[in-house]
Amino acid sequence: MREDLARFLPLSPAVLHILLALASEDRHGYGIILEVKRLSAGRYKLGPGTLYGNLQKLTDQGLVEEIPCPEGEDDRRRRYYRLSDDGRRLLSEEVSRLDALFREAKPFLRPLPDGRTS
Amino acid sequence: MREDLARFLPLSPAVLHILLALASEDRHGYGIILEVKRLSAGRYKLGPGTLYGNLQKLTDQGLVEEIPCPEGEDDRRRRYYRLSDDGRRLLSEEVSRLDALFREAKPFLRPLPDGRTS
DNA sequence: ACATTTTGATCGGATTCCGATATAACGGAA
DNA sequence: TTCCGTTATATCGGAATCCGATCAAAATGT
Repeated sequence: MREDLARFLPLSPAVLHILLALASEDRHGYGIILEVKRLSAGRYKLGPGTLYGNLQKLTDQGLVEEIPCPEGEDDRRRRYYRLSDDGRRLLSEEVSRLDALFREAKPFLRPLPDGRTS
Repeated sequence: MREDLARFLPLSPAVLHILLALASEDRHGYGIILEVKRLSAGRYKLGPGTLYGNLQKLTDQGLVEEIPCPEGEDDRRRRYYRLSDDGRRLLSEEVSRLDALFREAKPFLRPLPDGRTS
């Protein structure tokens, strides 16, 4: 990771979820809320206050870019956002880091009800 | 996960790291700081203000328990902490949840410098 | 025309963060 | 036994963040 990206770490749960929701495709604000809900199976609820504040901050930081409305979309309320190269790099690094953390911790975690270890 | 444990979600980066550090063995406060530093390869720095405040909160919530000094230890400054059953259950569930999130996002993440995808 | 849903946005109290700082016990070296 | 660097816990308070409540407007459905 570029040296100067490290200053954004660690990612808050809100930022982590927002970036993850934007990883697969460009989305508008409300679409991010829905995707986060879907991704986390309803266990993490992203409210509007948390979303739009963070979206503004992430845009200022250059981790997310607002893009013009994609073709085929005509709802003029919607504002679309895209993960920037830096944002994707940062997210990749953070996921990698947490993944390594989890791998090390898993032997000490409780087996879940249906037998999964992770 | 027990229904009432969900109220502690989502875990802040600080809490997540503290619980992960306690997963492998009981530790005293400063030991947690060192273990977090080791686990995250220095990329997440846990300061005293963050640690002790959260430790107090986690103890109040019953996710972590203070335990008497293990035998073989005689430094009377040290206060030892252990992950409670609830704490381990909560951590397991959170790690599992994030793991699933990451799995879904990985195809869209940037390959890291040395070729890892995660 | 009307109600409902979707979408964006703001506000402010509550919570959390976290570096600076303080204090003291420990261990080793001189 | 004095000194000093490290270990260890703790508190304080400004700053940052969280996030539900609320509003407003556009879109959609009936």
